[in-house]
Amino acid sequence: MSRPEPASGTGRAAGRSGKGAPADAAPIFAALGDATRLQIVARLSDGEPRSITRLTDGLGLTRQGVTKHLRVLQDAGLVSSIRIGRESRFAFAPEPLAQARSYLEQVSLQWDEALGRLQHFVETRQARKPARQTRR
Amino acid sequence: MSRPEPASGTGRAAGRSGKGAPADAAPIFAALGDATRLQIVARLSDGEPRSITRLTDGLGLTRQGVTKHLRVLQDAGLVSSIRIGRESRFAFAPEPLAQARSYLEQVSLQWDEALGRLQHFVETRQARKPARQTRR
DNA sequence: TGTTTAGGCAACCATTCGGTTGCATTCGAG
DNA sequence: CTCGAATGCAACCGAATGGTTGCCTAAACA
Repeated sequence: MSRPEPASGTGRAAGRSGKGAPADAAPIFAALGDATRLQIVARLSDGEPRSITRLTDGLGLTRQGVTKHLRVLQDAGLVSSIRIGRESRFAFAPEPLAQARSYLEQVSLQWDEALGRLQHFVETRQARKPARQTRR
Repeated sequence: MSRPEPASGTGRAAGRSGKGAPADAAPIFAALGDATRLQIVARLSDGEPRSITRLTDGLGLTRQGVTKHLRVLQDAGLVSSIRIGRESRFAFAPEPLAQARSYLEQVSLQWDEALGRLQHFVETRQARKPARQTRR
């Protein structure tokens, strides 16, 4: 893992390589792809770090269960933890989310452009030449 | 100007009902949480629908494997399919992506607000009274 | 009509996932 | 020093995943 970069405390995320890579985002989405985890992230996004037992409260599962989810989020870089005395506090880490956002934006953008081209095509093809369908 | 539009046939997503709910987005993220699926989505986002065998090309797995991934994407509402003759074409469906985007945006927003409040707090606490730590 | 070509269905497999329970450890407060 | 709160670690489980192979159906096309 070399240099985890900025990241606070125990933020041992998967080595990002700076660029807005493609499959690089998959692990992040995977981490977000669970209702419980999504809840945890949502709660932590209020800026206040929380201990495991505190996070366990609302959700209806064991402390250990929550611990596992936290580990997943941590591996995805979405949260970081630091030990304070006998408890370990987990805090939200925004960078991966930004990355995920930018990825989705890219895809959406490509789609919009495609739509634009299609529309232009439709509007332009009035009585022109057969205009070969790109079929294949 | 991405008018989603009901689009084509077999779009049997998991009945979403309008609201930008919370755990509602989990299935979408889960569907995106796989490198292969992400590739497929990326390819289809160019607007051109493709057949299964065509999609199978680049990825290094069996046609059946791809079929399974497509089913997952379809159940998440990210793609729709229509049968044309003997082949079934899969097309990208943008609505769920938009939903996922809005969800991420919400979280980011909440985070930013929290940051703002924190900063304000830090800047204001100059020599004031002890300023109770919001601790717990 | 016979042969490709594109898919669908089902069974099978190893791995990962989401959760639990039980037990050992550590730090803080008395 | 002792007890309780907050965790960590490990083993165990059933269900879901990601993939594969084999076999069968339905169009296209000569």
